[in-house]
Amino acid sequence: MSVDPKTELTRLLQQALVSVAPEFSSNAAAMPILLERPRDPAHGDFATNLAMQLARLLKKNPRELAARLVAELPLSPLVQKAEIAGAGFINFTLDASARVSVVAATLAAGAAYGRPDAAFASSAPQKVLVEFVSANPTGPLHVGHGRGAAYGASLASLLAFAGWDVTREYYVNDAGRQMDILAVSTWLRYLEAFEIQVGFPPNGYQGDYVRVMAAQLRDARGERYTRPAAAVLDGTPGLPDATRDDAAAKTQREQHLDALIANGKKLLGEDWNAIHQHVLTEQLSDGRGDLEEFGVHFEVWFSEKALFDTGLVARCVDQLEKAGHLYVQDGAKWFKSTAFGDEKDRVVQRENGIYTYFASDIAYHLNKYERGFDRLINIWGADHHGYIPRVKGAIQALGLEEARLDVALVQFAVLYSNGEKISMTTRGGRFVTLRDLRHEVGNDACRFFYVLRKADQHLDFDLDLAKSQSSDNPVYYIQYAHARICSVMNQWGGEAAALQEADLSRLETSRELALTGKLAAFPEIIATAAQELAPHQVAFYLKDLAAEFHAWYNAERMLVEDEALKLARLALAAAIRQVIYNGMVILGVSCPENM
RNA sequence: GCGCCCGUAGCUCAGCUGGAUAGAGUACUUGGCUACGAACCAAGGGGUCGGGCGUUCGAAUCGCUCCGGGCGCGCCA
Repeated sequence: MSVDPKTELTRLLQQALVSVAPEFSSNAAAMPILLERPRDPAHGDFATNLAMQLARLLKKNPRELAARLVAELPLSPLVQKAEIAGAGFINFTLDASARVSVVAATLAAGAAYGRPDAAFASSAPQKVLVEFVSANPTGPLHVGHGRGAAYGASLASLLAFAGWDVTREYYVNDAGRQMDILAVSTWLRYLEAFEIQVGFPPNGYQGDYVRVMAAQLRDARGERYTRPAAAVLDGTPGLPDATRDDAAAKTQREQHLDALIANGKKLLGEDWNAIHQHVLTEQLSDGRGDLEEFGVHFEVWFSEKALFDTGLVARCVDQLEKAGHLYVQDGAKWFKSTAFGDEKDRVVQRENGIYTYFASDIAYHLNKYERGFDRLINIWGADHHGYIPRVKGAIQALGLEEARLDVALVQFAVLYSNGEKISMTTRGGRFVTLRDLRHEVGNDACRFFYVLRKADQHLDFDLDLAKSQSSDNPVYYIQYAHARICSVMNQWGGEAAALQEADLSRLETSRELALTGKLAAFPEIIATAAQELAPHQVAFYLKDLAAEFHAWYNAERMLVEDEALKLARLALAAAIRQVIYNGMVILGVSCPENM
C-alpha cells in the first residue's frame, strides 16, 4: 500500500520543524503546513510557503529558514528533491515511481477512486440532508429552478462521493395561499369552459397549463363544479382598471382574488378540496417527471401540510412561547428574532389565528433536527437571504444546534433573449420552462452549463447563445476525451487486467508525468469541493484534465510497437477515462463511448 | 436608507482561508488529418483584476472608502 505523497510531505516537514523551530512544532502552537500544487511544472509537484510563514514570526530571512528546513528534512523514498525557490518556497519533486503509481491506484480503485480513504472514515458515515428546488407546485419549473436543481443534485452526489450519507429532499409548499390561487385559477378556467364568465383575475395563474387542468376536470367530472357567475362573484370588491398599478389597486386585486377563493370554498365544500388536490398532484407529478428526466432524484417529498396535520406547527409555537420567545402585539404572535440578530421581530401567528409561512418553516426545521441528521443543507434562491437570520434564530430559540445548518444561496439566473432581459413570473405565465431548455440543448449540456459556475455567482443566461452554441458546450469536450479513450481501447482489444500489470516507469514524457499529477489531484479536488459546497470545481477540473489528455493524444501515440510502452500508455489512458467517468457521475452527466 | 451577492481579456467565466511571469473557453489571425476519432491540437495578439487609500517581505485575494450592477427589507410563500 503506497503512502499518500501529501501526507508524507507534511510528516517530513513537521519533523524538520522540530529542529528548526521547535516552538512552532508542538500541538498547541502548531504551524499549519500548507502544501499546494504549483501551476508551473518547473516548480515541482508540491510547494510550501512554510519558511515564509515562519520568517514573519521569527523575524528571520525566509530563504535562510528554507535552507535549514531542507537540510533537516528526513530522507524519503517518495521525494526525489526539495529545492528552494523564489522568496522562500520549498518545491518538492516526487520520485518518478511515486508519481506514476497513481495510475495503478486509479485502476485498482475504479469507480471508488477519489473517495476519501477508508482509514479516515472511522465510524458510520455522517448523515446530511440536502433540501433543494422546493418550488411551489403552481406551474412548470422554469430555468431558474433548473439552476437550483442542477446545483443541488451535483452537490448531493459530491457529498455522497465524499463519504456522507445523503438524503435529498424537496419541501412541498402544499399548504399556502399560492395553492389556493392555483386552485381558483383552474376553477375559473373550468367555469369559462361552460360559458360561465366571471372574468379572469390578472393576478391568477395565467399559463396554458391551467386550462389543461381545467379541461381534465371538465372531462372527468362534467358539470359537477359549475356555479352561477353571480354566486362566484358574490361579495368580491371587483377589479380596478387594468391600467392602474398603484398600491391601492394592487391591494384590491389581491382582495378580489381572496374573495373568489373564499367563495369557491363555500360554494364547493368538499369539492374544493378535490380541485385543490387535483392541481397539486398534477403539478407535482409534472415537476417530478421533469426533474427525473433531468437526472435529479429526491428520496423525500416533504409535505408542508403534514406539519399542520400532525400538529407540529402548533407544538412548535407552544414551545417557543413557553421558552419566552414570543409576545403578542396588535393581536398577532411575534417571535423575538431580534434577540438573535435579526433586524426586526417576525409574526408567527396572525391576528386571525392563521400561522404564517415562517411558523411552518420553523416546524419544518425542528422536524429535520428530530430526524437525526448530523448536518442540514438548505439550498435557497438568493432572494431568501434575508430569511436566514430569523430561521437560525428560531433554531437557537428551540435549543437546537444552529451550526449544523448551512444555507447555500443560489443567485438568480437572469435571462436574455435578443439582447433583452426577460422577466419571469409564474403567475403571469411568462417564463421559459426547464423542459423546453432541456429539449433544446440536451440534458448533459444543460446540467453542465448550470454547474460551470459558482452557485453564488450571478448567471447571465443568454437563451439564443445557449441554443446556438450548444454544440460548443465544454461538456462535449470532456465526453469526447472519454469517447476517444474508449475508441483506442477497442482498437487495442486487450484485456483490462493486463493494464494493471503495466510497467509504469515507461511513462516518461513531461505530458505523461503532468497527467499523473492531475490524476493524483482528483481526491484533493473532491475533498475541497465538498468542503466548500462547490461542485463547479469538479467541472473545471474535468475540463483541465480533458485538455491535458487531448494535448497528449495529439503529441504521442498510444498503440505503438513497443509492447511495454503501449501498455503503460494505455494504463494511463484507462486511468484518465476512469477519473472522467467518476467526475461526470457526480455532475450527473453521461459518458458515451462514442458520439 | 440598511443588509446580502457581485465587478477579472471584446463576450461568458475560473482563480479569492494572501504567494512565484493573472488563467480557460469563446471570438479574431495563422498552421496541423497517408498514424490510435480534427467535437481535437499547436502558435499569436488581447488585462490600470471597477477607482482610490491602507495592512504586508508579498494583494485579484484582507481592511476602509467611493463608483457601478443584482437581490432583499410583508400579519406573501
